[in-house]
Amino acid sequence: MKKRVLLGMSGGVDSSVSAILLQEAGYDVIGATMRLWESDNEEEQEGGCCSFSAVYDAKRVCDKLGIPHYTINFKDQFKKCVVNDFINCYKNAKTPNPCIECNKHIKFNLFMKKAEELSCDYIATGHYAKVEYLEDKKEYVLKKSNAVKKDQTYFLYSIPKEVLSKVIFPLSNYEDKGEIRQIAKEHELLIAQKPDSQEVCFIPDNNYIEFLKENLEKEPKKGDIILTDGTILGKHNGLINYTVGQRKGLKISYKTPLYVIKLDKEKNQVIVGEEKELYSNVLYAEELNFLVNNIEYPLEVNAKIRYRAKEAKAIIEKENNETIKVTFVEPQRAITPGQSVVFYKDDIVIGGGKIKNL
RNA sequence: UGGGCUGUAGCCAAGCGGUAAGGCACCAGACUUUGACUCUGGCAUGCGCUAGUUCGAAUCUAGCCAGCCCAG
Repeated sequence: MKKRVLLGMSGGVDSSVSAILLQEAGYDVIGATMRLWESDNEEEQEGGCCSFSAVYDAKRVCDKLGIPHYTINFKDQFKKCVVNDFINCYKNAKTPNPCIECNKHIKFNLFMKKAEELSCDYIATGHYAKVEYLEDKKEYVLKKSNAVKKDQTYFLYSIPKEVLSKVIFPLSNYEDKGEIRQIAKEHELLIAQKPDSQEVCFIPDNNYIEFLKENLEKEPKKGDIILTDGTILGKHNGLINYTVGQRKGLKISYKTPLYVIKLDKEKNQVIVGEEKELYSNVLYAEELNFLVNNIEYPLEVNAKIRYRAKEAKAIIEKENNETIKVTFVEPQRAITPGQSVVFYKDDIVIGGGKIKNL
């Protein structure tokens, strides 16, 4: 009896090649495209991860491979868990990371449940990540992809640990996206040349400011831009326009470049300063999720404070029941509330959490 | 009308006799399955205009022009 896999398909290169690889590995593959969002303006939907063209592309790949293709509607849940969180985050002067919420609630939770309904043994996605069973510890762990540059484990730390034993990442052993595209080409998939997606899937034109203005009840409030010493330097048009570490768009002349050091929600102020003021050794994180058993504090890890940050040595300790304190050996640049901190031990993802404050 | 101050790139601004800092904005690349973000590069043959002093002037001198302030 073949094992059955429900594969999440976005219509892109990665998930399409995943279908081929699973099929070649002898699985009974079912393709599924999640419908997550529909903008008011259908024309703007081109190329998004859940656009009509995405569904169409995915279906065509499935047809070619002779596997069934379903469309699953998660729009309501997506709005509730991902989009609303995104909006709330900005309301609280934080910088959200919707992909992490989506993986946590939708792709590795609801989608898993759907797979069970369809009597599937596994789910699969085209993420660049790896799951391994550790014999000695008797547990499944999430590991970094061999494709170092494309590794997406940062976005996956929040998924429920229980699903690890049922997740397959077919791309896990490839070292380069080029190889993936090559496979797509060899199989004459029309999407082989499709560009990588890199925008927030529910925001047309990547214009998140516009999106927020349409979705917030209140107009963003104007306020002061102040220097770390309190000097008022200018006005801002609402905190939603800023994130920690930001340089562009401040429209202030100063002797050195200025960066956003902090957003003060209470005072509705953007606090700016010089680059060196962006560095900090300590952060507090909440909404924790761990993907390995038996965490013992204090724990020495490599931690990443944003997707493109380098890993850095840090010690994590328990602060209270919901919060941990992360202390870095080297100060980190632009630690941003709302972003996630993810912990690694070599290639294994230990877990992570949301940055609460510094 | 008299007195004072100022005039450097689209904007802010340093320089005060030795051959135009810096920032904002803008443009181009790089990076990127969160961030209109970050990073890298570009951006005044010329310093209100005209003469003069000097080996050399944005810097000194004179005149003119423009703007601001204070007097009447």
